[in-house]
Order: sequence, then structure tokens, then C-alpha cells
Amino acid sequence: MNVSTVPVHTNEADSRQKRRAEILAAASALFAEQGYHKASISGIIERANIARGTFYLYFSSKHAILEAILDEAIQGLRARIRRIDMGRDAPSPRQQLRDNILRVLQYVTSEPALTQLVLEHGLGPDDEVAERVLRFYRHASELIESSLRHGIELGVVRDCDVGVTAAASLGAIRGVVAHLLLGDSEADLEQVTDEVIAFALGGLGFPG
Amino acid sequence: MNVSTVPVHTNEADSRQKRRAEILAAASALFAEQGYHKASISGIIERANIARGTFYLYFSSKHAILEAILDEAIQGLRARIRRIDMGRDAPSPRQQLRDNILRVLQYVTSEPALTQLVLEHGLGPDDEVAERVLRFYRHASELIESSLRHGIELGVVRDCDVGVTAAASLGAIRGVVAHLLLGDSEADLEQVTDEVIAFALGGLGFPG
Amino acid sequence: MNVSTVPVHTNEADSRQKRRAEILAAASALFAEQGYHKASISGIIERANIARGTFYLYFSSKHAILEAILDEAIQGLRARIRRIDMGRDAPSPRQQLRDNILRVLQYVTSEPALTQLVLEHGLGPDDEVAERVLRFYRHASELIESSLRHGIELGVVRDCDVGVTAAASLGAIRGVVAHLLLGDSEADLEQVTDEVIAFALGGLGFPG
Amino acid sequence: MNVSTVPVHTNEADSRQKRRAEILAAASALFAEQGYHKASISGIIERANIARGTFYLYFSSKHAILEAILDEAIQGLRARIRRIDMGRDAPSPRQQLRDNILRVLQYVTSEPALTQLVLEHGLGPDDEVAERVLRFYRHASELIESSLRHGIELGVVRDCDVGVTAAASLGAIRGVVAHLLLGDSEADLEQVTDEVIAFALGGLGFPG
DNA sequence: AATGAATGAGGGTTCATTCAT
DNA sequence: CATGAATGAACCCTCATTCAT
Repeated sequence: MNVSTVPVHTNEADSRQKRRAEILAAASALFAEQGYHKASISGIIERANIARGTFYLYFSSKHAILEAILDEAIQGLRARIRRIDMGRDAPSPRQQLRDNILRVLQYVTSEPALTQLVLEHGLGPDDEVAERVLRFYRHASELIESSLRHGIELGVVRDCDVGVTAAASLGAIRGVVAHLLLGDSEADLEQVTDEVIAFALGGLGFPG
Repeated sequence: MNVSTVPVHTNEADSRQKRRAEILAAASALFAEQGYHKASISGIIERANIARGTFYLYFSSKHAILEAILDEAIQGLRARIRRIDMGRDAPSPRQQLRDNILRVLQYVTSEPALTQLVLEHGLGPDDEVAERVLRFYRHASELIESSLRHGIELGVVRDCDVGVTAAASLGAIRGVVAHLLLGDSEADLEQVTDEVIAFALGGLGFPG
Repeated sequence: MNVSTVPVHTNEADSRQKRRAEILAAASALFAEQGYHKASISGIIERANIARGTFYLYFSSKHAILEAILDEAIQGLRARIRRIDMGRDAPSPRQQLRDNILRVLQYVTSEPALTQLVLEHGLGPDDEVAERVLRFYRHASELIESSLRHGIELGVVRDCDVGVTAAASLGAIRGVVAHLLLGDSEADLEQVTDEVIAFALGGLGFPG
Repeated sequence: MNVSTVPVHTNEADSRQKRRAEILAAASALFAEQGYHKASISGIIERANIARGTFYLYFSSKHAILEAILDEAIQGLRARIRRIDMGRDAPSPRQQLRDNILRVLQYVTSEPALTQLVLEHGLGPDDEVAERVLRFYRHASELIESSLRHGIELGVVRDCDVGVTAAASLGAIRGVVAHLLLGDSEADLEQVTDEVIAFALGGLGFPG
């Protein structure tokens, strides 16, 4: 007797996902604006135009939504970072590195709120939240380390402490990301990428 | 023949300073462990073994003690960073840069709790607290920028976007600092410094 | 045929108003018993049988509920005091004055807690709360003053310093109100009113 | 071997009394300015220029000093109110009443801080503090009542409910006192007294 | 007697979470 | 599913009082 013989399931699931996304968007905007701690459930539900109880139908806690947001951001970043292919037919490692950085910077500037949150967390104390971000950084770091090791083997990267150097490289990118986020004007990402590459590969050019 | 025939008064002031330092230490440790927000006055006074009211005899608020801690850390860092002297009789710029980095890394590893806090703050949204840390980062960034500009003029630094490059450099150091803080083992700071210098000045050594 | 086919909505609003009134009642009683300062939120919520947070769903602060209570009391009093109509068709001024006093005394004895609070406040130093009560007293005083002036013009009131006399008149009523509140037995308000009128209009009857 | 062979006892007692009076003065000024509750021990000792512990050498609690202040005020008032002497050689009752009122008004304006406190208290809830003030009011009220009864017996006062009329009379004076305290300008107390007397004895002059 | 650092009970308020409707 | 009134633990902070010096 139900009027809608259409796949109710899909509709419901769709609308559920949509609602969920709305709440997620409201929360990440608020978190970015006020910081996780200062932001309140009240603020989120007001922005998302939902009732208080509804929030808990989609997320089990305030903490949970932060994790979801960070996961989204991390996933976004991960998807844009690709392991450098040393195969013959692949583009040059430098080109691949450049592409990675450019994609990251593009993502980061297209999602400033998410980025803000990733930047903000992942340094704090051993929190379950920080854990995830930390794991991402560790993942990125390992990616860099393995590339460095590979490069050293191939003789294209000078011999160095890969742990320290990877930390420095990752930090450099983080620094540039923060720089982009703070800057009001829109920067030419291609150019910025080239600067980063130049710095990472050639340093400042100081004479040895 | 005792050097200190100074007034007994010092005792009072000393004990006050001592107590203050104890509270400061308890708070830094707790803030570093749990983060500023999660840490509570209760936790601080328990760790410092003082009564609730006593805390407020030394610091006007929870916020105030964080500021005091951050100020101390920033001051500690600032004191270890010296503008590079380009004079003839000065050590080589590279040597001076190395000294700066080494001093910072030494301080940072000697004060992991303070460092943790500085690392943690200054990224969130406009917090009154973050302000100070941000200002420090900005200060450091400007120092680097001006050095870069100077180096470019002298022809010892290749032409680059000083804003981006300074952000990358500062980020690289922050990255290494975070790396040191997370690492359980004690690293040889001299060696780490050399790695940082090598990375900053010569990059990865990738062939153009 | 039910007069109220009004929306069911009223139920919600009603229950909210009811709850609010309960808290208001609990607070008035406690304030009257212990005084505003000694009374605590804990005491109020215990008496009202609500949780701590619930209180703040209805009143933004302890201060706010006092204001609400005082406003209610003042409004109650104001509503019972009417400017004396000197028109031809109006009852005699004496009758109108009598009605005013009787209504006030009736209200005051029906709301001893509220009265206690109004009596208690408006005398301390410039408190934001006292302000409202003070304004009410000033309003009442001005009403009396203008009546006195009018009476003097008409020759029915002897020439006097209206400021002082109004203060004395208002004080006399306050005194009687306090007297009624302290007295355990229930007084005949009509009789008391007549006494007040007799005193106010004819004094003690002492021979000049 | 004591240098001072003078009655040390007296000196000490004197200085103790002096100190005590200073604290009392500081406290009553502060209480009058800020109200009893808002005023703090810190405020008192700062104003009295004594150490925190010293306060408790002279008064056992914050409450105790309020009691002492109120006692002083009440004593001051009591000393200025004299039972009306109906003896033949005595001045006329009216004159005696006038003298009483004038003395009270003089005292009250000379000690605004104390008066403020008496006015403020004595209406609040059944507090130990209010008790004393209340007792004073009751005392004054009984004095008036007995005078009224006497006057009625003598036929110089019209027959009335002495309880109500005494309350009204006392209230009238309180009202005038408050009026004087609030007024910035200095009033001619003799004139004010005459107004009060005229009101109390003859009322407003309204035609019966 | 005088001091003032230390105390800790108690204050008002917030806010993430729950649950009856 | 959606609601939002209700909850209460936990928060930061104040301040009258104490006591070792």
C-alpha cells in the first residue's frame, strides 16, 4: 500500500548520506572558524539546521565527527599523493614529485577548513584524534623515506639520514601549506610548487 | 667570604619564585600530556601538590599560566636565535646558521613539554593565546626572509620567492623538531643539525 | 462547542510556562527565606526538583531570575496603583486613594515572598538589580508628589514640602507592609487600610 | 628595664581601640559603598592598611564586623531617641518629639555610611544580622506605641490601632531618612523635621 | 601583636549526551 | 527518523578563614 514502490532503500540511504554530509560541512566550517574545543554541538546543529538529537543519529559524539572530518581530509590528501613510479615508462621522478605536491596544494587550498583542522591537530597530545592525523603524517613520512632510500640507491639522492630529511621535507610542505592558508591573496599554485621543488631538491643554493 | 651577604629577603622572593616554578612545571607537563583544554586546574594543583586557591595566588587564571608557559618557551627560543652577522670578523654565515639551529634543537630537546606546547599552538583559529605563538613564528619567518633577501643580494642564495622559501625553511625545522620530540631515542643533535643544514642549503641533491 | 479549539501547541507553551513558574516560585521562596546572596542555585533546583542544567534552560543566570521575580512583583504592584482621577464622575479622591492602598495591601499579603524581596532590595548601593526596584520607588514617589501638588493647588492639601512629604507617605506604607509581613496573624486589610488613610490624611490628631 | 614605665596597659588598650576603630571605619565605608556582600575582606584590609591576619585579631569574622558596625549605628540612634517625658516640668510632648526627630536626622546625615547599612539590613531574611536591626526597629516601634497609647489615654491622640500607626510612623521616618540619604544636596534638617512633624501630627490636611 | 601564604568548601555556569515523545 | 527538554558531571574561579612564622 506504500505509495512509493520506488527503491525506498536507495532514497533513504541517499537522503541519509546527504544529511550526514550537511552536518559534516557545518561542523568542519565551525571547527575551522572557532577551533574544535570552542565549537559546540549547539553551534553545529544551528548551522546545520537540525535538532539536537538528530546530530546523535548521525554521529555518536562530538569527538566522532571530528574523526570523520579528519578522515575525510586525510583521505583527500592520500588520494592525491602517489608513490613515485620508477618504471621506465613513467614520467620523471621529479615530474611525479611535482604532480604530487601540486595536487596536494590544490586540494589544500580548495578545502581550507579541512586543512586547518589537519594542521591544528596531529601535534597535540596522545589523543585518539591526533592518532589518526599522526598516522597520516607517519605514512607520508614513510613514503618520503622510502623514496629517499630508493633515490640514494640509484645515486640520484645524496646520502643522508632519511628520518631527519623526511621530517624536514614533510615539515617544509606543511610550512608552505600553512603559509598559503594564512595568506589572503590567492597564490599561483604552479609557481609555489616550483618553489617548493626547487627548495627541496636544490636547497637555497648556498655554496657548500 | 660568602659572595651572597645579600639580604635575607631573597629567601622569601626565592621561595615564591620556586613555588611559581613548581606550578609552572606541573602545568607544562600536564598541558603537554593532555593538551591545554583537557588539562584541568584540578590536575595541575594535584600534580603541583597545592591547594586550589594557591594556584590563583600565582596565576590569575588557567589562561594566564598557559601564556606564562608559552612566553617562557618563546623567550627561550628567541634567546637562542641570533641574527646572522655578515661582518668580516664574524664566523661564516653557514657556521652561524648552524649554531642557531643547534642551539634551538638543544633547547627544544631539553624542554620537550614547552616545545610540545609551542608546536601545538599557533595554528588554531584566532585565539588570544595563539596570537603570541603566531607572532613568534612570524618573527622567525621574517628573520629568515630577510636573511634570504640578503643572501640573494650577495649572490650566495639563488633567486627565489622568499615568502614561500622562508615558510618551507621554518616548516622544515618545525618538522625536525617534531621528529625529535616523537622519537624515543636520543639523537645526536650535532649530526641532526648537519642534516638539516645540508637539506636546507643543498636540498636532496637530486640532479636538475 | 469547546471554547478552546486553539492549537494543541498551547500545551507545550503551557508546560514550559508552568515549569518556569515553578522555578520562579521555588526561587522566590528561597530568596525570601535566605536572601538573594545566601540562596544558591543548588538550593533553588533542589526546591524546584530540577537538574542543574534545567535551571539555565529557563533563566540565563541567578541574577536573571531575581530580575524576573522583582519585575513580576513590581508589575503586580504597579497594576494595583492607579493615578487618582480628579474628574467629576470619578469617586472621591479619598476613596480612590483607599482603593489603591487596599489593593496594594491585598497583593502584598497574597505574595509575601515577592514583597519581601522588593522590601529588601532598592536600598543597597547601586546594584543593577536594585536599579529596577529603586525606579519603582521613584515612580511611586513621583506619583505621590504630583498628587500632593495637585491637592495643594486645589486647596485640599496643606502647603508642604512635597519631596519630604511624599517620602514620608511612601515610607509609611512600606512600614505598614513590613508590619503586615512580620505579623503572624492575618489582619483585616480593610481596617488596616482605614488606619493608614486616617494617619496619612489626618495624622495623629495631636493638638497643634 | 622597660623604657616606658607609664601605664603600658592603657597605651596598649588605647592603640588597640584605635586600630579597631580604623578597621571599623574602613569596613563601614566599604560596606556602604559596595554593600555587605560585594565588599570583601581584601577590600577592608586594603583600606585599613592592615594585613589579612590582623583583621581576625580584631574581629572574628566578616559577619562579626557587620554586627559591630550595626551595633554602633543602633547605639548612636538609640542614644538620640528619648522617651517622651509627660511630667509637668518637661517641654511639650511635641517639642520632645521634634527634638528626637531632629537628633536622629542629624545623626543620620552625619553618619551616612552607617545609616545606609541600617537601612539596607533589617528587612532581609531571618539572619542573625537582621535580628539586631529588627530588634532596634521593634524597640523604636514599641516606644512609639507606648507613646501613642499614652496619648490616647490623655485624649491628645485620636483612638487608633497603635500597631499599625506605629509602623506607619516609623516607616515615615525611615522614608524621610532614605530621602535625605539619596538627595545630593544638603537639606535644612530643622525644616525637614518640621515637615515630618506636621505630617505625623496633622497628616496631609485632606478634609475628612 | 602582626603578617600574608596557604587553604578548600562552595559558588555560578557550561555543554556533551540522553530519551520520552 | 526527528525532536528538544532534561540531565548532571565537570569546569574555572572566589574568598572567608587559618596558622606557621
